[in-house]
Amino acid sequence: MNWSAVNFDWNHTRTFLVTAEEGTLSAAAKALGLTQPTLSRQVSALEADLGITLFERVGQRLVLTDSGMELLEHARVMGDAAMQFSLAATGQSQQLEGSVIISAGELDATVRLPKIIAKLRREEPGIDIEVIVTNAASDLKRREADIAIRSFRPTQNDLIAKKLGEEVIWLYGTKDYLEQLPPFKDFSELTDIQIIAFDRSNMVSDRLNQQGWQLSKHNFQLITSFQLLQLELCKEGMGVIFFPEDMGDKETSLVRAFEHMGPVMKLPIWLVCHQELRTSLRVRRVFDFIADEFSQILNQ
Amino acid sequence: MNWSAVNFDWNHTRTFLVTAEEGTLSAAAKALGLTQPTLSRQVSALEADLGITLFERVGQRLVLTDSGMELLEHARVMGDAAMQFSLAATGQSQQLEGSVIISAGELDATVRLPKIIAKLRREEPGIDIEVIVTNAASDLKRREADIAIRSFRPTQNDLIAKKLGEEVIWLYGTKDYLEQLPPFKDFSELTDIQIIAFDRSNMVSDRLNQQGWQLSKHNFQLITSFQLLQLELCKEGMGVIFFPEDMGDKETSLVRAFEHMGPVMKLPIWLVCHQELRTSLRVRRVFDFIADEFSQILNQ
DNA sequence: TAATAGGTATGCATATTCGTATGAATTGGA
DNA sequence: TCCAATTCATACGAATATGCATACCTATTA
Repeated sequence: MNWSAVNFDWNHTRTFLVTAEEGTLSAAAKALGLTQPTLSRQVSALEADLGITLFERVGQRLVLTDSGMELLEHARVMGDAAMQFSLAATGQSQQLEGSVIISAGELDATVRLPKIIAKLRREEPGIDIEVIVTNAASDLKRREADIAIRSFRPTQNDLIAKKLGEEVIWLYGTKDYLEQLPPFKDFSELTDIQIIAFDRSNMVSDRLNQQGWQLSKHNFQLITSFQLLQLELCKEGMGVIFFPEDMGDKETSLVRAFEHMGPVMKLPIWLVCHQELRTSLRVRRVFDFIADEFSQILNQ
Repeated sequence: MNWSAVNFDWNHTRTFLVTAEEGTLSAAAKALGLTQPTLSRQVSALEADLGITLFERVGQRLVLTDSGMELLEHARVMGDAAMQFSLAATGQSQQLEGSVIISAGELDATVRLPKIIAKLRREEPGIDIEVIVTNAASDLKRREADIAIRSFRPTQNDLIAKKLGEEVIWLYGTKDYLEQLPPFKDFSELTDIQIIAFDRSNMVSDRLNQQGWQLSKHNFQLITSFQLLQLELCKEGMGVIFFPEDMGDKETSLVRAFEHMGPVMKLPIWLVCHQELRTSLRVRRVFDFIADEFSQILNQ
């Protein structure tokens, strides 16, 4: 086998990739845990190696040349392969020590996870836990997280998912707010109710309208995807929120709205992890632990 | 974007790949132009990084562990991407200086190429030429060569090929050898002729038998894929050889056999190069140059 | 216009990595 | 059984890459 084609500094390609994606050397340096001068020199070295100008130094910014654009495509492929390699390596690791990254939404992160993590840390002090709190689904393939807690079943088939149970969702509001609503026999009469919602998509209103509501934009005048703010706004009597049963019932200032009509919806809770990581002792330990604890909470 | 997954030493992965493929650290070191102790340390560092034992040190040999096997698959993907990157980089290079690797068979390398290369070197002293002499078709995709001279049209569609012309092939032998053959009216009577052939495949005999010959194993008692040896054996009167017209006619000790029957076959000559390299000034220069000179030789 | 913020390139001391030399262990063959 | 040839691991001086401090440039803002 002739290896001359791979006999160049792969780290320089890595630097090129991250620099091109991040846009600046400084940002890339931060991402890679190196310094800007180092990356500056590495990019220069790569350019000298290849005999190609990758970046045009225009003003304060580096702009990819056409050649750079072309090569970036290949560097991306290499980067993806590197991620796969890293992922597989983590999966192959049979060491219980090390870190596990968990992705969760705000509510899970602030309410349900703390006790679980505390208990896990007591049982497995060798496992470091990093929690990424985000509404967006972290990319498990890029190992932004090792384990994710999600309310939908992932579609990618290289992910393994376990359904932990179902969250019962009610509408919650302050007693005062709910009492000042006009009496009604049917949801369709609640034309003035304020629902503090996640975003401007019609998903929520469509769903409720199917159940007999008649909601329009006027019912969604407070929007935030930050659920803890939703909660506080609700406590201030600004409207009702969707909230899981187990958490909402603990909020003494809130009560279930329209309890006699039953819960407004149920959301599944999935624990997801990359298939490659199934073989990792450490990730598996955390995965199983969270699954157990979560199930206990949901089915108590 | 989270780059933590790519933030490891890619060169160590490269070392792992080459070491695993080559089998030993020493061989890998030679292939990479590094030393064995360096690779030894890099592999150890990678193992420490990943927390995985990649190789089992059994005796003097490194044997891949199961985890290593698993990871090797991913490393290969990364290596392939690296080759593509390197290939594209060479193609993007707009420098005329640098090296070009030409793959050719022995005959072309010893007879036709020297003058072409000499002329090219005079015109383009900045271009270094490396010639790989081999019967096997070099893998252009792995950049074992940039340009190859072949007698068949390549099938891969990411290669570009130019037909330079056709080689007229005659059987040649010494006058003495040919005269001692029994007189014949038809090729089928030449049951005792010795043909010095390339290999034990039936390709040649099948082809000639289609033309009326009746050849069997007895007619191929001297086998060598080294054509210059074929030539020398032929000069010694050991049999006849297939030889291109332009070269054979210059051999004063040889004559065309059965000239009245016409040439025994015609072989196309293709000049091949990877598509990515089409954009390289340097490779293109050499490609066009060889194409011109070769055509002149063949069509003179 | 001047000040600030954010970016890249360069000089220098330092840390890391590499190559040479060497040793230990194993294999293969005389 | 012994010797030669490989192969991997380790010690130490040398080469290389890195980080810090800094200079310099550009765009934005007061």
